[in-house]
Amino acid sequence: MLKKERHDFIMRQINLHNRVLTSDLVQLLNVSEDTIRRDLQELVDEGHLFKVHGGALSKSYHSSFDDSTVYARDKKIVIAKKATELIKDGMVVLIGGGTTILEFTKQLPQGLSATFFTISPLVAVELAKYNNVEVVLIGGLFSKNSQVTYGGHVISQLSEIKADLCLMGTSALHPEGGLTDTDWEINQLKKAMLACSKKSAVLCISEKLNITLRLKVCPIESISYLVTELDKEHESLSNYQKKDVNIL
Amino acid sequence: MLKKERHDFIMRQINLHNRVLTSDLVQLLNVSEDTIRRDLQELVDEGHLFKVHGGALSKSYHSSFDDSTVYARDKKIVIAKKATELIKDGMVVLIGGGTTILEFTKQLPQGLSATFFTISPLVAVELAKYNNVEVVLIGGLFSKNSQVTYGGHVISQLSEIKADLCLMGTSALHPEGGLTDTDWEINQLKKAMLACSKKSAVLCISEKLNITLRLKVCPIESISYLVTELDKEHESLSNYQKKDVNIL
DNA sequence: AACATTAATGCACAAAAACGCAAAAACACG
DNA sequence: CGTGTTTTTGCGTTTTTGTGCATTAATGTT
Repeated sequence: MLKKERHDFIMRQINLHNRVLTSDLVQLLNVSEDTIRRDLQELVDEGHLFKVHGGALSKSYHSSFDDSTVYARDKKIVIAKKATELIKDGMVVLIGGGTTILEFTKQLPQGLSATFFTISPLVAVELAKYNNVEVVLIGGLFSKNSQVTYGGHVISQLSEIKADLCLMGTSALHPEGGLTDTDWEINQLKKAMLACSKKSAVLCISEKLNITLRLKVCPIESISYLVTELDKEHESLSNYQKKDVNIL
Repeated sequence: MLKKERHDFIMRQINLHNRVLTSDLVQLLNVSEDTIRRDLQELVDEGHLFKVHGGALSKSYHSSFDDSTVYARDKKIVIAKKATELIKDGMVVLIGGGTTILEFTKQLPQGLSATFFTISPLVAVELAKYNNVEVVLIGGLFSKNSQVTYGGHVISQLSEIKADLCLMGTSALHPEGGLTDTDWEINQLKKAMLACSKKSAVLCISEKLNITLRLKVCPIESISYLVTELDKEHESLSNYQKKDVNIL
């Protein structure tokens, strides 16, 4: 059996059960423990899984109990604060989910009076704390991974909305590749959200810049505002500025 | 079981109930006390929880008193545990909001496979933690007071659902007056929820029994199950028993 | 104060990982 | 084809890690 085949086999097991035991793999693949260990190490180096004593766990498994420690929280707060400038009294805003967006909802000025449509329950709960803000939660199937509603029902309801601004987090942004994502459902969702908004703003920590993922949501030109934690003039933003995106 | 998995299990318990007992974990995980203690110590070192004599507490327990301020929490937990008996694999359940219901979502058995429709974002988020549970969030205007979606849009979507069981908290229950409420919107909502379910269960702490409020939702006969923290045979429940309500 | 429960500590043992080394296989290239 | 190089693999040894047990200390209860 080829190394590559072993690696694939291991990844299948991981995707299936979220875990593998070294000893099991030794039996199943009929090779020595060392080989398995080396395989696992290589898969770790490629960032595909997570090694622990006795075996390995899926990468996503790890994040399951870490909701207290939001990754790169400080940067996200900076972004969130900047983004509040975009919201004016009387606006109708369509807003997504994700940790950055959630941070954003905590940074809004108290007196703000606006209407928010959202697909994220957590965002809805946060926004409801503002007295003069009206919140509409768009219902549908609820995604365990991304913690937002999704599916046909959501899309069809989105099609009935006309918002002034669409605010969303992002998985990846690239000057040429535009806004991209890995999950098909989320991809559809973002497309629909953009389609029903006059303008759009993307909240994006810098490490997600200049990356392209599998599925394309929209070209860079469709984005009105880009909000990062970097300074407006930072060189890594120049490629976006050229494309007529407003940098915040 | 891998160490990491144990840690994860412990953290799930903590996030769910804000506390764990060392002795419980020993039983549940089938390892020695020492191992549990070491696990807890490591989780403390990583800053995930808070160790006390006899077990550990959630870190947020100390800072945010959200959970401890829930009125009559202990009683509600008793009710919630009883109510889980009503849920069987494969069921389609329509579930409301409120603190009692939220407690209920934390008491369900891990393996449960069912579909839940809900009008409460917080309930949706909790239910999404169960792997085999499908969650559909019913969208609409979001109420700041009761933290559920409401309004015409919700009602019209409810009319398209057919559920096996409807589970709701309650403001007041009376043997003659039936289920009553003070808020007109919530009243409409509860009516609609009952209308689309084959059976209905009301979760109700005893002090809300024998009270009638302004607006009537339904007569007592429309309720299939009544779940309180009292013993089945308690005298204050006899008036309900007579009306053919199943007491849990 | 006496007692029971829970923690901490040191120790022993087993399982797993890391490391260095050597054999075998695959590959490169004149 | 043959020779030198790299890659892959397995083995023995040493370290590290995980676990349980016995003993002692601390804590809570009545």
